[in-house]
Amino acid sequence: MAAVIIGVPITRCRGLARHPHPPPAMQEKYHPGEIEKSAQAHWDSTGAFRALEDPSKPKYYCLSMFPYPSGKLHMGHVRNYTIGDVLTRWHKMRGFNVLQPMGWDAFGLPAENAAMQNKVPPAQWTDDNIAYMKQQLMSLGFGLDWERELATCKPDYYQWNQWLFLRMLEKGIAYKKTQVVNWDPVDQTVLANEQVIEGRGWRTGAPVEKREIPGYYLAITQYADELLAALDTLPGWPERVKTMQANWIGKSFGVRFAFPYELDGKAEKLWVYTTRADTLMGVTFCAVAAEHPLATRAAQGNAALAAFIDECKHGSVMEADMATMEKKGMPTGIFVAHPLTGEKVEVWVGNYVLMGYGEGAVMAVPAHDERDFAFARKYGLAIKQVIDVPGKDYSLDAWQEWYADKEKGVCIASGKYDGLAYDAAIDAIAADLKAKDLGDKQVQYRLRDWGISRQRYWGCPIPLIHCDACGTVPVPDEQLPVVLPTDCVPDGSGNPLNKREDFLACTCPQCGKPARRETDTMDTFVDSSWYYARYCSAGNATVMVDERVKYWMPADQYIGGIEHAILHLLYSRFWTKVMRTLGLVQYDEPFANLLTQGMVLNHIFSRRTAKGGIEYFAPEEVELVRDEAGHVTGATLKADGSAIDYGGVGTMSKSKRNGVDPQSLIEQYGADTARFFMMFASPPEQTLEWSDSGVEGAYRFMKRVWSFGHALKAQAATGEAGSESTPLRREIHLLLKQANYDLGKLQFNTVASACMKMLNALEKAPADPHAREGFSILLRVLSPIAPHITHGLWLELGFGPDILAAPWPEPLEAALVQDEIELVLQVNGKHRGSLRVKVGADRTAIEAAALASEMAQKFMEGRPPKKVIVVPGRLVNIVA
RNA sequence: GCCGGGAUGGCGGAAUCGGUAGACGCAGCGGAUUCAAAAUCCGCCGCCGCAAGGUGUGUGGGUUCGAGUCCCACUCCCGGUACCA
Repeated sequence: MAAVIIGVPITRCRGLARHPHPPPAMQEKYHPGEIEKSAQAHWDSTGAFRALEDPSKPKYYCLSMFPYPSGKLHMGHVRNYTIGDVLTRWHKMRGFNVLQPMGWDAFGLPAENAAMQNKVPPAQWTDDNIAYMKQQLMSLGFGLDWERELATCKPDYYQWNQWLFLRMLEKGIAYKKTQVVNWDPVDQTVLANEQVIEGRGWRTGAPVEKREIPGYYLAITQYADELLAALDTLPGWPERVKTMQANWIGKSFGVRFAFPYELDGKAEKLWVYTTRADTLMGVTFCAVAAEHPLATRAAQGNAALAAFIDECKHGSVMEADMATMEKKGMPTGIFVAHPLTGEKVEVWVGNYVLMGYGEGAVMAVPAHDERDFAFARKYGLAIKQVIDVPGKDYSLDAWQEWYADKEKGVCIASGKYDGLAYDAAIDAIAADLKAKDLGDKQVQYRLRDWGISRQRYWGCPIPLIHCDACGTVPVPDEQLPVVLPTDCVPDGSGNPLNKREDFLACTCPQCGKPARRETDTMDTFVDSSWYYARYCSAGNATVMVDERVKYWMPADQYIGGIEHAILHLLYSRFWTKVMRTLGLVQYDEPFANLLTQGMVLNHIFSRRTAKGGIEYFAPEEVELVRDEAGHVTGATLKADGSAIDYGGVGTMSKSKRNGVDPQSLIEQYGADTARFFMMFASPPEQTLEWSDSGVEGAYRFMKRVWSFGHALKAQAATGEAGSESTPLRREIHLLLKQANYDLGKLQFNTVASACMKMLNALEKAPADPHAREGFSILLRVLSPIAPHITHGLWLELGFGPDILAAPWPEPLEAALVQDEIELVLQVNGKHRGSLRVKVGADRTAIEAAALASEMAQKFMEGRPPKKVIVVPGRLVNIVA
């Protein structure tokens, strides 16, 4: 594996010496550079994080989402990988056999954009970025097993994408159909959704068109039900992620049925699907997509309709745009028959109906669907109320929520179905449709099959060959991998592979005649759908995954951004199930526990370009303009003072130029400070708005830890502490208890804060007989977050040879006992003071003490107590 | 639009089961040290008020002895929305 990775070589010292890099005599001042280099050399030479399968130990597979090699690490990476490293080190100290690997999600669009800008092949740009970022990861001291490193742009990885794709083709899981894409008519190229800005191409400013082209799909819908049901087997996943996935899969129970019609003398059926068959008697029109055959047929000899259909083909294909655009339509002049009444219903073409979704046609019930209501009002179409909720008045003036209510309504004006409620109405109507052979109940999913074809160069080639005689033919296994040439430089005018004769030319595996290679590449989500399993089979050139997967998978903890809550995580779950179907793995789900970290946000500044495109500015290039309340209202460019647009805060990204490079942080303060600050700043699941201040505080803390250690070493001769507990000891153990509780909740910010509190306590009682014990606890609790400084101090103070091998501390109950506690005193629910009582005091004693207290007397103002509430160990509330 | 989440001092955040709101830090202010500065150390620090006290967790209602926490209705912000990763 290492042979294909262009990265910083790791120097491996093969000696058996325990400390090949002994730190120099302890410095009084904190020098993170030396301390960190020495600790990292120690982990490297001892192979501390080299993971080997060891069935005798409980395993812990700690997996972080691998980065896209965009050039430099950003704060989101530092946050993500620090969380992973804290968990890795914490579990290691608790006796687990831990694997924490790292790799590179190395195919993708930004490499092509960089290539266009710098005229450097994406391969070279990517390799350079990987080398730089790898060195950054190493300088942060993450406990990674670099011998399992992988990069998805290398053939020894992506050949298995190709191999599995061919297996899916054999199983009917992969198949071909048309897809709708964004087309830039000027650059003559397919645009990603991200490259479409307000309906225009980002580089050319030209209005984007929709275009239908062939593509390959993976039948994720075959697994829809299992993907949904298995969410219940994932208690270690956040509820919000499971909810989002369930809604995305969108299982619905409805009715698929047809409107019969006759056209050109032939009997035809217009199929639709609805979850509101109970409103079928309220249908006043139907709407079909612009690409629907019925629309195409109607447009023949109808110039106005043809023009409208053409207009529908402009604009982006994004769901958000489709849902918010103005709904437009035009009648086709074709009528279909209502399946139950035989009444004539006109078919319209609607710009909001999508060919790719369901049947590409919908029934319209304006009275009980908000969108149909607006559409009918706009075009003066009939609105027929067929659901009534007792006590509510129906009006055509404006849409009311209750018009779509499924719970309380009953059918009216629906003939034999009058009086039936939702479920009963659907049962009856579905039965009648079935009897007429015009439809039946059907379970449907919102989830669509996964289109994996990309008309782009920098991706995994789809292993197919096009032969004039034999059609599309799979590349035989023995000819894999289909290797992507690494020297192309895209220029924005389409896939450069189409101009590469040496790539294109091949012979048909079936007939042996000259043929052409497929030039589409795979969606990069394919690459990221199984990399975590490949880590476990690192270096195996003969199979996709081997026996070692059984030991490590599923991952015990997966950590990554919340932005991947649906697509990446769902595709990975799907890929896992396909691999299981093919007998490659035994587990059903890849990730036992999931931590979705919040995104790191920063301000976004932009400006329109003359062409109509958009350019972004980095925060350091601009000056903020604030209003009186201190809120940011705009910005000016530092360079020339010109006004630019303030776009609020948003996720740090290369394309928006609002990323913060952690490099200067590391150089100025050291890795421990950077790591500690990231953990301290906020809880992992919350979004984090970037701010430079606060880092100083983390650095000050490191310096204080160091000097306390230095002072403690000097007075180490004070002898061992007795068993007698002191207030310091009680406080340290109390904080330890809290820290351990918070670690279990993955709430690292309060663990960091507990460490600070421990040091505050120690500094106030440096001569306490338990100071050494207290400091040893502090070092161990702090070590997963700030591993270098704690490693160094552990050695300096002679606590042991390696803090990583030290046992994780547990609070001693004996240290926690006390004989008096303080209760809060309230009168009528308001805080009025406090009360000291003996630990074992009973309710009556507490009540009596409370009533007798001066503050209670004052605020009761002579009224007799109506009630006294005692919350044991907490408070007394006198209601007077 | 739809789906998911969030909102607490000047700032990041804490508050485990409905029980002292603002732990721990940042910034700020005052002091010590210093020729001076940096660094370091000590103290103050939600808002109104001289104080007693009042008030306060995005907005408006509600439940409760007691609500940041539970319920209802909203506002704004963030993520996703299937070709950014």
